Amino acid sequence: MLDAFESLLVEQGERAATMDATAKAAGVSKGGLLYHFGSKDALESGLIDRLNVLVDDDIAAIEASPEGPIAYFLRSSAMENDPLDRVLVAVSRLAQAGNTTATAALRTVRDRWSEAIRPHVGGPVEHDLVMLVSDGLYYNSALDGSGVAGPVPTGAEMDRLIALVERSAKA
Amino acid sequence: MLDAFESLLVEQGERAATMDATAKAAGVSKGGLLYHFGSKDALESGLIDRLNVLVDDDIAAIEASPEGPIAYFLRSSAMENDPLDRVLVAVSRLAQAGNTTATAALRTVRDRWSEAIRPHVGGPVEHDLVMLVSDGLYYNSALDGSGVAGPVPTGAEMDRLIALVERSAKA
DNA sequence: GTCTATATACAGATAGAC
DNA sequence: GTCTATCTGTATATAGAC
Repeated sequence: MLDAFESLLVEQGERAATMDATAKAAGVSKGGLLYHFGSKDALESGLIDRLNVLVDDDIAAIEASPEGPIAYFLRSSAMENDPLDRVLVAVSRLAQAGNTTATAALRTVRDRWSEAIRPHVGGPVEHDLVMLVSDGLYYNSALDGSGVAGPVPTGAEMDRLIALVERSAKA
Repeated sequence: MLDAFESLLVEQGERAATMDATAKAAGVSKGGLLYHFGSKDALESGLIDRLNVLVDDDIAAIEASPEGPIAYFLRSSAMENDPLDRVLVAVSRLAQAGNTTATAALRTVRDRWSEAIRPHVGGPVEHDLVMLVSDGLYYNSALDGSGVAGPVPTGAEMDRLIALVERSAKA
């Protein structure tokens, strides 16, 4: 059911992710859905919980990456269809629609990434640079549901971008 | 009335920006609002028109900026609560909610900025860098439901960030 | 546990008085 | 021009059968 709700949010936007549509996509009735999630708020909270769990794993992966934290972080900011990116986009849709709990959760996530990257850059401005390029990549690759964002660097161009950012920012 | 609609979109999200709420915020009744804007679509179109007018001015300002196009562009990408930033966030909310006209308008705006910056950077990767930092600044600003400054560099830190990006990207 | 049926609230939009 | 009153559709949520 949570998967169905997430998919509707990612692929059709917040307005389409109604209790009715979620129940139908999950193959149950609205009553059945509301037996498990007592309200729409509960459904949204479930998604935010999922986000926090997946971010725990991602933070660990950043620290352990052989390519280095900055390169791993930037590269993973441009991915599009792994579970973390999907739930991140879904929660972003809730935030855009005015859910302040979702907004707060996204802030916390960004803060955690920020702290994970901080020890690996030369200073506060270099830290800003890495975080903003990451946000830009995420915005373009994942938040493109509205068709607004431009193309994201891939392959060799991504490698050169990472090299450029690391040259400018690395500790 | 457009101001009221825009403020509701920026500060409380798309769901809160109803005809009722807009009318109340503008100090008229729903009937009065619908006399001037015959439908919600008309209200949204009015906001998109406002965006296009302000972007015309902004493109001209980028070209003419004494500080340089890159510096001006990055500075204006951060939410400063000026009219362009506000209408941009408002129209983004409409796009996220499924308004395809808003989506097309935003894509055009993005392309215009991209073309305005391209002559002033050293190459494609440097162009990516500037556009991505800009997107990152915008993303963080737009994420903030309240419309007050988000976790983006300001003041002297913004100056240093701009200097860093220009050093890395300038033609 | 999951269903159907229904209650309640609120959205956008229309009609007609003033 | 702006208002109040109202229509219609649709969303969340509840009640109770099976």
